[in-house]
Amino acid sequence: MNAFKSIPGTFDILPDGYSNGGDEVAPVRMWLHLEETVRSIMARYGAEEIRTPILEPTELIARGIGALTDIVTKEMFAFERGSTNYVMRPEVTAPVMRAYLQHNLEQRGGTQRLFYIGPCFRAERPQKGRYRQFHQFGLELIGSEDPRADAETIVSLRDVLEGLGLSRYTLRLNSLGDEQSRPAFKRALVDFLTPLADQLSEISRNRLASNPLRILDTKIDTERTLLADAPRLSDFIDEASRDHHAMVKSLLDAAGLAYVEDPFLVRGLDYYSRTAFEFESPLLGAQSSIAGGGRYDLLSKEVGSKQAVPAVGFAAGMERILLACAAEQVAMPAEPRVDVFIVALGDASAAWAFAEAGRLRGSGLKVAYDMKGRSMKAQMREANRQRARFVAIVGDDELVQGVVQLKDMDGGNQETVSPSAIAGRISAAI
RNA sequence: GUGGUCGUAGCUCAGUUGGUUAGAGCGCCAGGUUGUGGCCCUGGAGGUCGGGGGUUCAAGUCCCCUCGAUCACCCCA
Repeated sequence: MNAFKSIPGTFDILPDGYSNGGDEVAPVRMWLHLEETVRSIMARYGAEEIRTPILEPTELIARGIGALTDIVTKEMFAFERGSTNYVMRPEVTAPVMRAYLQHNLEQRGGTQRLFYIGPCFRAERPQKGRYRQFHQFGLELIGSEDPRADAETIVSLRDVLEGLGLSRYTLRLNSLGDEQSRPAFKRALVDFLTPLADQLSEISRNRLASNPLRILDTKIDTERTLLADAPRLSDFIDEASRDHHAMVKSLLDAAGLAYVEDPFLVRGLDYYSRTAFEFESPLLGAQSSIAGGGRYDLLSKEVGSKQAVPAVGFAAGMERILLACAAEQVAMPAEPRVDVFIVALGDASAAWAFAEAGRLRGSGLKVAYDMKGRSMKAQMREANRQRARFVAIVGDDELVQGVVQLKDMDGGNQETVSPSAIAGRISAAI
């Protein structure tokens, strides 16, 4: 039988990094470092972690993200069991909003700052920086329509990137207006593009009917040229949204965060209104967007709330951020060391080593030993490979005398000590 | 879903116009040191050359099919 392999678009995260075709998969300690950075920065913002199920009702996602979006029409891992439709979450904003409404979290008072870290699933064709199971962390600020919520969301994301040591990123910013201004702009855009339809790609032509705003971020040069004379979203934006946007920008200025205004930035999820933003890295190839987000005041009603709940948030792609970390060669956590490796010679010593390892672990030390009954040389090599700080050697003579040879692997010094003294010696040295 | 590129040891790769038992470096295992790691030396294990079919006296090498990987389109984190 042929060995099984991980499903295309998924990958294992191993203790050591490895090459997965074109990409380097970071070692697990780098993933932990990223997660710890997220948790520590989020804590500075008073954000609390929320964990929601992988499986959600399909209808929640379809209503939340938009029934005509690409994610919903062709990228969902969805299935039916009995009378229930399940989907493996393609993003976490709609689930967090679902949890917020389900548990009446507004009753906790104030603005809810909720962050998450976890896997998402989309049935796209895998590519560099794009996977079928991928991982996101994100923040949702629910309950405030204040522009400070928008700015704080963006600034907290900047802090995470900076906390990791990243500096080569750019922030693109736009305002999509409110639920009045967007339809007006949409009509104007359709009116403008319809006479030019024969010059558009087939995809864009189809979008003219289904989702015309998406045509704005086409990458086809000829279409970009056509769009140069198209109506501007900014001309249709209502007064309140315009003020909101101006306020967000001045708050970002105050925070020292540079951005470029991009009137063509339209995000692929329907629930955004007003603020939309995206962080990009120039080092990643085609999948350059490392994080994105915006305000989604319309989502709550879409998923069943009687009254609108203002909210804003971001989602960040962990694989892409780790790719950016590799490209920028940011510092990675050091490889782990064991404090002491017990080299045991002979069966009696091996049994003693097992018990002694337990005692040393009980005092908080990281302890390893050989489990294959190998030669001393092999055990020493193994100790070296695990970067042991000390080696405790025990054979028949030591067993009789009730001592061990304690060797400092960095300095090379070796001394005879009683087992009860091992923990103290090591603690003093590390 | 569409297109380009690529599949030889655990990893990175050599393999000449088809020519005998398919190689190197790293890693792994063991020995050199009957109880001392890293450096060095020696040896070993590990490959149905992605799979199937075809051409040929002969295929890792040429042809066809297929599977997989990858990059890009698209989409988005």
